[in-house]
Amino acid sequence: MTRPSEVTRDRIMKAAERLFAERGYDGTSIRAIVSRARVNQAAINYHFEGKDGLYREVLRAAFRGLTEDQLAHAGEASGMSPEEALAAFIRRQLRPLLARDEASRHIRIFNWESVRPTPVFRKLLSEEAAPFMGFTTELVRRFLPDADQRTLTVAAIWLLGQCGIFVRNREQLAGPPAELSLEESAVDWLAQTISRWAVSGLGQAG
Amino acid sequence: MTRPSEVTRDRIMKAAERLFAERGYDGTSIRAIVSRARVNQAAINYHFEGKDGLYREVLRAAFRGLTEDQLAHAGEASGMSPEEALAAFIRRQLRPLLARDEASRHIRIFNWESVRPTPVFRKLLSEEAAPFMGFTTELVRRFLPDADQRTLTVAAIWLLGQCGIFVRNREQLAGPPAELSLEESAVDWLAQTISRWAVSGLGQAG
DNA sequence: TCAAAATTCAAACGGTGGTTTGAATTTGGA
DNA sequence: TCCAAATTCAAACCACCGTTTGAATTTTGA
Repeated sequence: MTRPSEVTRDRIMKAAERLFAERGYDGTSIRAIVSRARVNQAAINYHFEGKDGLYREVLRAAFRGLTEDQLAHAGEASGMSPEEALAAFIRRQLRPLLARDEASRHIRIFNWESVRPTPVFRKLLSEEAAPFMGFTTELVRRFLPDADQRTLTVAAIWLLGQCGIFVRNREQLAGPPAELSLEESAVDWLAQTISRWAVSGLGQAG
Repeated sequence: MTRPSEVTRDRIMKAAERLFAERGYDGTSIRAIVSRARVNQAAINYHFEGKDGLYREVLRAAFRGLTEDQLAHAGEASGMSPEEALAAFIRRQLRPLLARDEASRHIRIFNWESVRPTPVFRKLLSEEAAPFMGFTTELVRRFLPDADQRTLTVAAIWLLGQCGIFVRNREQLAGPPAELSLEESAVDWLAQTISRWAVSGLGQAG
């Protein structure tokens, strides 16, 4: 479908995704979106029934994109050793450090939500986060075969936290006082270092 | 000093700190602040030269409070074993999970900043984060005596990430699909678990 | 081809935001 | 005590926000 109305809708979605990722919901105005998308201001209300509706659609698309990105590698993981699978997962989580691509924008949108979740996001999370959390939980279960469910859940979150802090604070970490380099080789080294610590952390504790 | 103008200033600061922590900069209006502080609307411009100026002051106070809180325990840390010191640090970082106190609000304000740092915050961070980062770095250095500076920095950030994700997502983690309990005993268990993983993670890797 | 439906458009609406104003009041030092 | 400075106050100002309106235009299907 490339019906004219679809291209308008699509341009709005793309512009909105970029702006919501960069400035958050409150910081993004309808006028900024339509200016960037080069469509009429009323088009948002016509196609999405208002700013809330547009945001909901962006959120859903971002969520779908992110989980599919990780779940697409779920199959490969089962053919790897636990250590390899974990390292690959961590490397993938750190990708936004290098790329300014779609997945990075999606992660940024979720960062906004993690500070003060909108009702739309809460609903989405409780309904659709299960597959992603399940995948991450399976990843750590291979290191903690005897752990109970709570421990596995905490381990999965713990793992995400280790990666997330670098992604979230990318800009600050490049400057003082940390002065971290974010070139490709540096990110590779970072991924390996985190993997090593995470593996031995989970590996040793019962 | 309890000069009348000082109490006005103080009431504004206290109300602003609460609201900024809860709703962020954009989500907090001048009218909401003065209503909570029970002062006149123009008082903010008189005492702080506008909303920006007020925010800067809140940020500075929060930063001062947090670093002092951690540095106050720096002395105790040197009398502990590396494992004990790390566990105490992690326990302190997880405190906002339980308490709704001042330190918790300060951490929340910084969470807002981590998504889209204001210029004010960037400046503050590059100028005054050194002591705090230094303290955290010393904490991990005892596990990595031979590591270079970059590794130590990454280890410190890595450690903060493990705690931060639980604090930042407190509300979501209590609901589905994670369903984590956030009672005192559960938080104690969480702190111990994270400590164990972090200790063995850092302990094993050279 | 043509009429009905879908879509785009410029303009305006009501509401809220931060800031300014200028007078009224309170404070503090001579 | 008294006056100048500091502080408080209600009201208004102007800019921006999301949304609505109703007409103009384009698309669609028969």
